[in-house]
Amino acid sequence: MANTDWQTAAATLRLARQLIDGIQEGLAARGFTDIRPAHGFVFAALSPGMTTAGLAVSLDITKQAAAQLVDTLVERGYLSRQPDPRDRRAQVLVLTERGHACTQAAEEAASEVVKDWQDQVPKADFVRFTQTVHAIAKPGRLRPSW
Amino acid sequence: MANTDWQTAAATLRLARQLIDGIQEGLAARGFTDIRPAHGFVFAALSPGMTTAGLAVSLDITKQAAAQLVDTLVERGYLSRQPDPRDRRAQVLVLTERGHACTQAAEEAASEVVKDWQDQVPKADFVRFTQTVHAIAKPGRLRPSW
DNA sequence: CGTAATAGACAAGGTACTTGACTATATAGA
DNA sequence: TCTATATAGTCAAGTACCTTGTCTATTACG
Repeated sequence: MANTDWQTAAATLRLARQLIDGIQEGLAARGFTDIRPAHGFVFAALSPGMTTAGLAVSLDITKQAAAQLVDTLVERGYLSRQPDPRDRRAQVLVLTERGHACTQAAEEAASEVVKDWQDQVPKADFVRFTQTVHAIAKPGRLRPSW
Repeated sequence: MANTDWQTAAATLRLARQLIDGIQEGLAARGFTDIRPAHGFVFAALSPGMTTAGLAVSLDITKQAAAQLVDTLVERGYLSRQPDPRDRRAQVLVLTERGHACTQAAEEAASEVVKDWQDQVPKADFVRFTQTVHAIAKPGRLRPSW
């Protein structure tokens, strides 16, 4: 059934693309037009006390790449760098008000896409689908780009 | 249940990443180390008589971007350009022997990842999962990159 | 203390895209 | 048939997101 496996793989990739595109469109519809998919992964990886170096580890990219994404988000008013009281080399990344709004908008947009999926199959099937997805998705990094 | 929707979205993206990474590793294990994920989408989009412009439409990228991917694949011996007997402007894209081998290797690698998923849940659940994935994945473009 | 690790910045470079402009060929309509 | 328009492909320049390599200031280990 190699062919069917490949079709499943292709369908999975299409699903991911629909998600990314849907989030992008949903963000644009909510007024966030200066955000790109890669930035969404930054938001997703942020947690209290996160630094640029920590972000690089979370996203599995280099420190320089993380710093560049952070630069952009700071320039555009989504993020601010603040001195880390526990390490004078480090700077803690903090979401601005706009950053919080954008994060929420992204989650809403993602939710819309998922609900769209939900409406296309019987409810019981969808529940099993989400359970299976969670079961087989390893907790690895959520990286930007291929 | 916005939070659960987001988790489903994140898990789906992780699944897609596992697939891409798995294919990449599987190709490397089979000796194809000069191929990047974006090239895989080219192979997937190829069909008899396909031209560069057609590829651009299929992948939903510009002609220039498609031409560049094709250039790389021609340089590396996976693809050849041949005159189109029906249109003197066009060139038909044809897989070389190496290209065929690579395509097959990619499908095997993708199949390995999917079978790995299959082994982690009860068989009936997996069957339903694949059915649901096919049901909700719209037949849109299979694009490279985010 | 002295050595090694770490946070971040600076510089240069590459891949995969983009927009814009152009040539050559093909197609459709008066 | 001739003219207008569309299409296949190329050339050139620029952008986004990554990379490797190098450097400093600070921190942590033994």
